[in-house]
Amino acid sequence: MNRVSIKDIAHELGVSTATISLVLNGKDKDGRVGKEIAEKIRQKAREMNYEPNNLARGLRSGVSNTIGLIIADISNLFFANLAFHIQEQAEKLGYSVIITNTNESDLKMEKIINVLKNKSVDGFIIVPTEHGEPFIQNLVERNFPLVLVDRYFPKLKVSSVTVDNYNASKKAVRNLIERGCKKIGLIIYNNGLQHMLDRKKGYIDELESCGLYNPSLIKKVNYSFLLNDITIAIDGLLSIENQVDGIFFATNTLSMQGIKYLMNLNIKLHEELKVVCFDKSDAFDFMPVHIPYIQQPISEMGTDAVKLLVEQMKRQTNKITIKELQTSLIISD
Amino acid sequence: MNRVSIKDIAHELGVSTATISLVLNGKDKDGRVGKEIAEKIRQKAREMNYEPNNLARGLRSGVSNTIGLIIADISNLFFANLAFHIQEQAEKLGYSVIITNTNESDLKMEKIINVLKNKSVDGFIIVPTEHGEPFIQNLVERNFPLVLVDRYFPKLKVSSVTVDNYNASKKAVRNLIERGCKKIGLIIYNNGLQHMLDRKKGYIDELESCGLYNPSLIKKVNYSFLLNDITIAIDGLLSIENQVDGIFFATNTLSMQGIKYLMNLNIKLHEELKVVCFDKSDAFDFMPVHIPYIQQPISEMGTDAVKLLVEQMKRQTNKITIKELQTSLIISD
DNA sequence: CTGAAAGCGCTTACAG
DNA sequence: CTGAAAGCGCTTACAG
Repeated sequence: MNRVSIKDIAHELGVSTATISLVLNGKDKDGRVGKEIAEKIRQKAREMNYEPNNLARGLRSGVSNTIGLIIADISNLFFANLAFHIQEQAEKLGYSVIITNTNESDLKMEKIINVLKNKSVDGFIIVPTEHGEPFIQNLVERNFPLVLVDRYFPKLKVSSVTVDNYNASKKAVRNLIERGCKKIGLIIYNNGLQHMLDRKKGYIDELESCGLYNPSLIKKVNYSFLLNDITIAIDGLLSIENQVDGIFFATNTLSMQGIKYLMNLNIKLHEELKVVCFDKSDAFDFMPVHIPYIQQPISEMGTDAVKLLVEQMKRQTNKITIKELQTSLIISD
Repeated sequence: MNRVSIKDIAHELGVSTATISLVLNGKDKDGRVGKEIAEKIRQKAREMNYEPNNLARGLRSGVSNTIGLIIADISNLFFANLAFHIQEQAEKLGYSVIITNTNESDLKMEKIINVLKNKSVDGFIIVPTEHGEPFIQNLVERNFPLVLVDRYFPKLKVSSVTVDNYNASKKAVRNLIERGCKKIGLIIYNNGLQHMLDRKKGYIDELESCGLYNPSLIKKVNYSFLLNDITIAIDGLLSIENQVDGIFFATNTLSMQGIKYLMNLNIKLHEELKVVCFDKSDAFDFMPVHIPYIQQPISEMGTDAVKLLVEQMKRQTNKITIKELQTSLIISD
């Protein structure tokens, strides 16, 4: 169980640790180390089952080749998929990924950042929590390589990869209008995250442009009381005074619970009520009718986030890149 | 951006680094360090925004207080939830969790283990891949703290937390029999993982005990060709020569795709065909009928795995604990 | 009660 | 082409 170190190999071979390090890191080209001795070292290392100690390497070189991914809710399939794509791309570029989960808690995000930034990680990709701005700000001030994804803080000078939430919303609402809806409700989280505000703005602007906007048709849901709030929101939209004929659900968790409740109420989708969702859910495949939804380019989001981060980590650039990807409205698959 | 080290504080305060370390690690009780100086150190550390370098600490002390969690498919909600519970429990016990995803690739699992075990991590919780036994074996030989979860290798002397898959299957099949099924099919993955074999065995034994077993009603699906294979499997079970009246889906991914296909075929669940699934899917809530399913105690699995691992890491024990948790058959929620 | 010093396992100028 | 040595930032016996 005693770990093999570079010193052990050096001792066995009667050669210096410096030479071993050079060879094992592939820096023995350009005539730095003799060919036979390099081969002997590689041979011996394999034989002795040598594995470099990443802590020592990181401590000395200041580089860990590891990306810290901080997501807000790992049990949300959107984020799970995003994590998957980020990992794939990172691996291609030679980086490992450490995934951590804040469960939407600002406190946890702060803790995780503090633990990881102390050299376990060369850079961060973060889906920030609602009140996490100061912690992000802190990383920015320290010049720590960082890319926000999915969510962003408009006031911070930091690279981000998001979708064009404003136009996604407009598209969704436009679809409902085209299908004949006159009274279109919005169900959205009541948090202050910018991407949520963008989605609301898109909804409002699109409706206003046709004179259909009515503020009382916006229903806000508290993330912590999703199951309860969603029924209240829907009941409100369907009530006598409102009687909406269309609903736009602004996130996938809202869609899931909302549609579930609509089915409980025996509302006939399409006929009695038209809906559009943000993100696809697996459950849609089990529905009697097709549910139109806004599709985010998850794979591209992940890939782009990694690319931007790697550029920063390699100090190829200090410039801030704000990437806004376009969504598609999927009517039926 | 220059990081503050213990030396900087020592310099500022005209005190030794040893004293700083003692105080900052809370080892200044039992009269080791004077009260005023301890307070001054804590004060200064806060003031200077000191953050310990985890690499240096880990390198010196040999302890990282971090658990490496290796799961097989992060986009599978079962594993995502498991990861969530593991993280919660670990945090309670003072450990951080690094989540990594093998995407069912043995090669990736090997790589991840090699990267993490070199001191980034004090112990592993692993959902192993199909042919990952040798890599697990290797960790066992090195006495590396380790707990397998969900899946296990019966030949290896290693702690594990799984469910009683055999009896879970029996329960599922028993339910179909009690509901009047005479020809019960099984749809299962064709891999050699023991938990999968256990599920198959339970199915076979339960049917044999009532003289209903028919080997040709077992249909195997290749994980990589899920979408294609599942249609073939179901077509086979529904064909003239078989005409099953019940199907047991042995995993949640099989259930999802299988039921989706059954709906495409316009099969009336319950009336024309009865099914039982392993694990619940969110989609069940959207189905016109209730789908009975085997419920695994995910939270307990996660909690127990962490507890077993922590015992090992603290060297409180060297004994192997094989924990097999019971499942419940949920008829309707 | 406190400090000087060794050492964890590497990498990297530097000297030759 | 190769080695001796410093040093990354800590922790931990040891000495006093």
